[in-house]
Amino acid sequence: MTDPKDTINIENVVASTGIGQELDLQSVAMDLEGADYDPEQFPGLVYRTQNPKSAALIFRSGKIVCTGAKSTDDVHESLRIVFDKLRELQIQVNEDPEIVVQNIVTSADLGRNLNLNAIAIGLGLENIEYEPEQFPGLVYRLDEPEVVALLFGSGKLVITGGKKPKDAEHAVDKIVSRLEDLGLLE
Amino acid sequence: RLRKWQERIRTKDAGERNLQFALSEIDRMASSLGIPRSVREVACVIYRRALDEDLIRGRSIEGVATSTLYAACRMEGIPRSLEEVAAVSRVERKEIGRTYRYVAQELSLEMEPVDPKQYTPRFCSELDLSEEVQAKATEIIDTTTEKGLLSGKSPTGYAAAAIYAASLLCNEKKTQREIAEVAQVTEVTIRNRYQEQIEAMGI
DNA sequence: GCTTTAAAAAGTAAACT
DNA sequence: AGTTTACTTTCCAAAGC
Repeated sequence: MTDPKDTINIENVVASTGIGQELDLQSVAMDLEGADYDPEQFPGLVYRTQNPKSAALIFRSGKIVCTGAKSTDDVHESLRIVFDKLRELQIQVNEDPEIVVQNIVTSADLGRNLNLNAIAIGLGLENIEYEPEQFPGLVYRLDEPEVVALLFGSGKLVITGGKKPKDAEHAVDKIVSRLEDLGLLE
Repeated sequence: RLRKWQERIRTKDAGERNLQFALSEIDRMASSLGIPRSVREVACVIYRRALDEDLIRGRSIEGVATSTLYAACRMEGIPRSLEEVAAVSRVERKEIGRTYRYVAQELSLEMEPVDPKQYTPRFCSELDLSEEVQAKATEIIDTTTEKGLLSGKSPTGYAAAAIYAASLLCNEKKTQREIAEVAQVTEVTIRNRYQEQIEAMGI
């Protein structure tokens, strides 16, 4: 049987950073091609990179949030592109500002169908939220690692809230062993 | 000192008025949904617990009152869908669902998922279908659930499809449109669930 | 709390063909 | 009857209302 850990795929990485300098977003919006800036709606300027694909939110304080990257390497690469674009606008940006990964979203596959009703009752109604009238996934909050998993009837799952790729692996191991203990994975 | 005392009375009076409003709203919504008095009382008890635990702060009274009625119906085994309670509430469905989840979590209501079978007596009755159809629908729900078809599916859509299939099998056909109206789901959902169910039943 | 951004899972709804 | 698009849930940072 294939190890469910081998099916883990990173779908989105969110990271924050900053250039330690205040920005005039109005002029950045004018000079930066493809920038979306509507301060009435949201205080951040949106800048999208194509390769790798991501969306950067640039704030007046100089802080930046990058989302949509498929790996931690891609986040760094996307932000490198953003930093270079700012430098082209004569804005001072250090060689490599600190980048902090804030959230990683992964998908995985347990390889068997799940009886979500049995899991909701078996794992105990206290850490579980399963309301199929509102959403088809069962919400399972883990303490260690501190992540949230969404389990589906197909056996596919989504793990979010982790800060490092290993968190998802540990979460999958815990979920598998807990379901096995309860005889709900067979 | 006097001012503090007056303030306390004022807040107490306001709280009392808010509680009366919430309880009368629960009563009004329950009446228009034809929910028995015993269930309204359960809803009122949950509302008072939510008030004691200070869960109303930052939320609308009407939203908590509606969620509480939704929860009480489930606890008493005669669920109303969020669609149905939203129809008599001035709070939108999404808000009611969110508030219900919050209240259920905070009060440790430990609600089990709704069993689609709990909808069949009411839906069949509203559709003027016989006991035979109701029994057949129940059988379809049980059999297909054992085969793992229920996971992730909405209980109302699941029940609606089983009733549609049962009405065909018992020669008391109701159209998808008629059933969709009663169950508050779309015909597309009935078709999708129906196809899976009859296949699993080997029909 | 809300606003915006991204992404997956699977179900359902609305609007069409 | 079936398809397309859009929305539901989870996570997180940012600044400001």
